[in-house]
Amino acid sequence: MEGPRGEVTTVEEPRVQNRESVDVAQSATTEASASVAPTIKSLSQLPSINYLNLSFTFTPIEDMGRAPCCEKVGLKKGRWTAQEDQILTNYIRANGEGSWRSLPKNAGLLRCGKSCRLRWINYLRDDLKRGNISAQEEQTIIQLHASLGNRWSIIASELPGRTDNEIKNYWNSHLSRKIYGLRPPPPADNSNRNTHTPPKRKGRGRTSPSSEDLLEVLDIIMGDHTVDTTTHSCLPEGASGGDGVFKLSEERERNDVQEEWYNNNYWEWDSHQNECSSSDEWHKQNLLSWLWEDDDLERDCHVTAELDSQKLDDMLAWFLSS
DNA sequence: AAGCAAATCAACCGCAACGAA
DNA sequence: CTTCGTTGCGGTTGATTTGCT
Repeated sequence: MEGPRGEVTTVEEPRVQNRESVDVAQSATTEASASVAPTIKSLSQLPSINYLNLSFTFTPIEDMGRAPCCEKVGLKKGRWTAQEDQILTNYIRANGEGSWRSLPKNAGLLRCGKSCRLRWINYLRDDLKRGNISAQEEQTIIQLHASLGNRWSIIASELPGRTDNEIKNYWNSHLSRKIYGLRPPPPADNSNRNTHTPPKRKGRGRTSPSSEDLLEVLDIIMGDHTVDTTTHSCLPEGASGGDGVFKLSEERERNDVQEEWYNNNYWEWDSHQNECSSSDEWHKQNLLSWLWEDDDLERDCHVTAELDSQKLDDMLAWFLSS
């Protein structure tokens, strides 16, 4: 069993018999052999029944006369026991990952393949990082989420040793409250600046918070305020020019950029507002931090923008003016 | 100590993507 | 091209833990 933040502890049978026992009994009663059902029902009424061992006493359902209408009939659900973990771990170490559908049968587990995969991915893998999410990791999650939305698997791929499930839970229990407790959640309509969130699971999306996105913003903020919209896809809505070139000449566009930045950075306010004497100073620090967060972006900017300190100051002055 | 509410997180479910036949 | 099986993803649930009164 896993402790509050991932430490492994001795696993015992669940103190409360949750739905797995009910499901086993019910499904067996209704779907499987009538001769087996009473045995299951009576066993399930005993305290501390070992369901894992119980599985080995069954005649496999597929070996019975009639194929089950649902492959999940008789499968165990709910929390994994240490014994199951051990069986799964031993099997995967011996045979490797994959073939999840056949794995439970081959390993002797009364679980569905999905459940085995999930258990391995989220808990049993050797390369999982245990312990609390660090401040750095939290920052990464927030930034990636601002760029990618609920693409948990992609976000997780940027955090070695962390799983999508873990990050998703952390977001839902910690970060979303932290953020949306500070400012109201973005409106659902088009005024939401996060209009460049990629479509859900279409092809192989980008796997990191693209430096291009941030570079676009920087590109708009600084320089000659001209951006080639044929190569940049996440400009503020309505900013694209028909000729493929966007010229930042209207106040509205700057407001768009500012709004985007606020939407991506307002979480910082809570933790920084006491560290800086003025909001402008905080804005400066955070904007710079935001822009340089990505190494690729920093490299790109130095190569493509030849950014000097004066230009940076001008950029900040312009950005912070209102 | 007891009761309750809120927070946490493991695990399930449905669905879509993908590849093989 | 279609169908089917498998895998992976994201949303959600609910058991358990934690904190408060």
